[in-house]
Amino acid sequence: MVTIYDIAAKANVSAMTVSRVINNTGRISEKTRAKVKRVMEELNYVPNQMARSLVLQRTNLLFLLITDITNPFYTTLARGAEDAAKKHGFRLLFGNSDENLDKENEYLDTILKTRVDGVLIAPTGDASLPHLETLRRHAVPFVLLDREVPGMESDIVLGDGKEGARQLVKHLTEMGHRRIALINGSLTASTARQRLEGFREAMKLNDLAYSDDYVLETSFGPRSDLSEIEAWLDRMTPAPTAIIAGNNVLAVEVMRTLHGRGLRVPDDLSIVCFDELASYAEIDPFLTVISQQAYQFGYLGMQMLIERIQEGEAAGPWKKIVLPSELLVRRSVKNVG
Amino acid sequence: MVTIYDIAAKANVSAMTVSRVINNTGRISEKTRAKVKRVMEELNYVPNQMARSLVLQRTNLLFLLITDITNPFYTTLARGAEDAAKKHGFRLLFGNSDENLDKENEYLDTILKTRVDGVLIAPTGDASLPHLETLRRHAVPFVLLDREVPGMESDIVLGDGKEGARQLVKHLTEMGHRRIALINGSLTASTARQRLEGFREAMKLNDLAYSDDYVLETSFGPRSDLSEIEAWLDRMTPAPTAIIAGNNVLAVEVMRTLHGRGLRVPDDLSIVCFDELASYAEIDPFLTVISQQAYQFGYLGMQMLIERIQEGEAAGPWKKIVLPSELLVRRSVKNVG
DNA sequence: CTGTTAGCGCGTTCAT
DNA sequence: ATGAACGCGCTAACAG
Repeated sequence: MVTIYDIAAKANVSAMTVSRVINNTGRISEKTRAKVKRVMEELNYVPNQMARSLVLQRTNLLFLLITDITNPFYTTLARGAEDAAKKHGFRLLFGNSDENLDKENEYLDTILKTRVDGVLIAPTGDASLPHLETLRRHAVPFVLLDREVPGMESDIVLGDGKEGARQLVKHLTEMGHRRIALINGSLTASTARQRLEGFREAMKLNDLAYSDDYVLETSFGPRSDLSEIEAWLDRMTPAPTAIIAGNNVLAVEVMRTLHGRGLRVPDDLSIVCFDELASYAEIDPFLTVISQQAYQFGYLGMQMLIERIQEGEAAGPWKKIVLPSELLVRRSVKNVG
Repeated sequence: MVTIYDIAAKANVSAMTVSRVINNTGRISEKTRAKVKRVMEELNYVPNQMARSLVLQRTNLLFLLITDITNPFYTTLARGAEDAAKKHGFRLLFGNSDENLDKENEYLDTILKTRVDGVLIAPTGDASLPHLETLRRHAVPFVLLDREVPGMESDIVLGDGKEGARQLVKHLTEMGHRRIALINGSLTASTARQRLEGFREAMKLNDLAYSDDYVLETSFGPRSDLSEIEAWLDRMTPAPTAIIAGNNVLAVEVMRTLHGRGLRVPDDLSIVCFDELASYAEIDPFLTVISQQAYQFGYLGMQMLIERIQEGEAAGPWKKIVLPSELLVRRSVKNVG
């Protein structure tokens, strides 16, 4: 491996001078600078980031941990995070916890060992608290994405799930629906709680009957087995005329189940959800959704993280960004008025 | 930061003993081992990966560079790569070149500086050759994904685009189509060349007229501006009855354009393509496609890479995996027979 | 403007 | 079974 000493020897200067040329620090005569640069090119020199990190005590590495890489919400978010990181000259390490606390824990280990400069994390849920405490204890700056974790203060980017749920219920009632069901992620995730709360409030506000039977708490992630959803659909009597899905994945799961039963959307049942589906939806958007600014979740979160890193940890109070969402009315709701 | 010296001091042993406990090397008495471990926990010790990498001359880091993170083909591939890397205890760094040679180059810089142990790369095209040569020159093991690069021998995972194109043309002719058009990625990508070649051959085989007007060469990536596609559609007279899209993104772009013109698929025009769309397609698969095993591209590629790394560079001849694809007939082709 | 010294945290080598 | 010395490649601090 070519080192600064090889360069130094060949250019008849000290290693320190080479280092200065590389980093543009100190004062170097144009002549030696040119000579050093020429030798570097000749030898195909590439600085060793590991060695730099060791002495500088920073890696220039950031970590993005999301919970579902197959979910377009998160890949779009990742894209935003990548762009922001790149803009500031940081490199991005990447992990996917699969809504699984153990996997999250494994990635935490990597994060700590790698001495990344900061972490952008969508926690699996409230149980992520110890993980976040570990980060805090090791003085690793982090920004939470999408989900709050009770007991942990930090910079955070959130959506307004409560308001979103209200809007969905309102829209459904305006379309004449009165028996509305909710399929939700685990209530250990703050987003699920928010959406449930907004749902309940709006149901009450509209004088609609609320029954626990009409709410299913499951996982936000994809599943191989639809039986839980099947059982839920069977359990609801009388059947709902509309279902609100806590996220895009759940909407797809429900539609798969309905499709298996030969039921059509929206003719037999209306469906709405949080978050957009993939780009396919652009062709001819079908699902009525609460659309969140996924790219901004990543971009702004990354920006906050980098600010926090650069200004030092004690850069002021925690910041909280709440991104508004938008109801996009499409064709998955039948007017039953 | 807690170091092995802190542990050593508190446990009344030398740093070397601590190192041995951490790495399970050498012989250590059970008693001291237990003591050291206890102190490590007390102090929340986490090994410094940078320091280890520096002395061990390996980082335990792998890099995956894809060309389009918004394309489900690549995210699924990424998922496969992640799983395989994790299984072997490697961490994964991640980048997205956006089908852009300059971005690819920037990531190459990161790759070199970071001293990753290996690279899994979907090159943007033939122009990536210098990048690959750089990797080779610096003795960084890599595996190519999806696209060949003339002039560079290496381990590689490919699909059979020629056969795929043949199957698509065959299917279309069986459905009565005779004016078939092709929208393709840049011919600087081997996949685009293969698909074009298969297309031409199959057209000839079926005695169908082949005209350059009916083939558009553009980018495999998403675009903001549909005018190129608009112009192409206008140019084709008589209009084709079916379009083959070189990948899923292009299929979506064409469908967006048609939708803008008030044309319906397949009533007014049939469409088929390479690669699945996102999970949304599962609900009610619409597009007839050549489905590739995206997950396997990543999983097997990563496996090859890790083998190459572990067995040393001179572990034998380059390996080439060609993954079969499958024609999935759905509802985007009209029978005009 | 340039060089020397020291040390970042760890593992290899050779002692003991 | 354990420790001391050294070096991985680089840069901060101080000399000159």
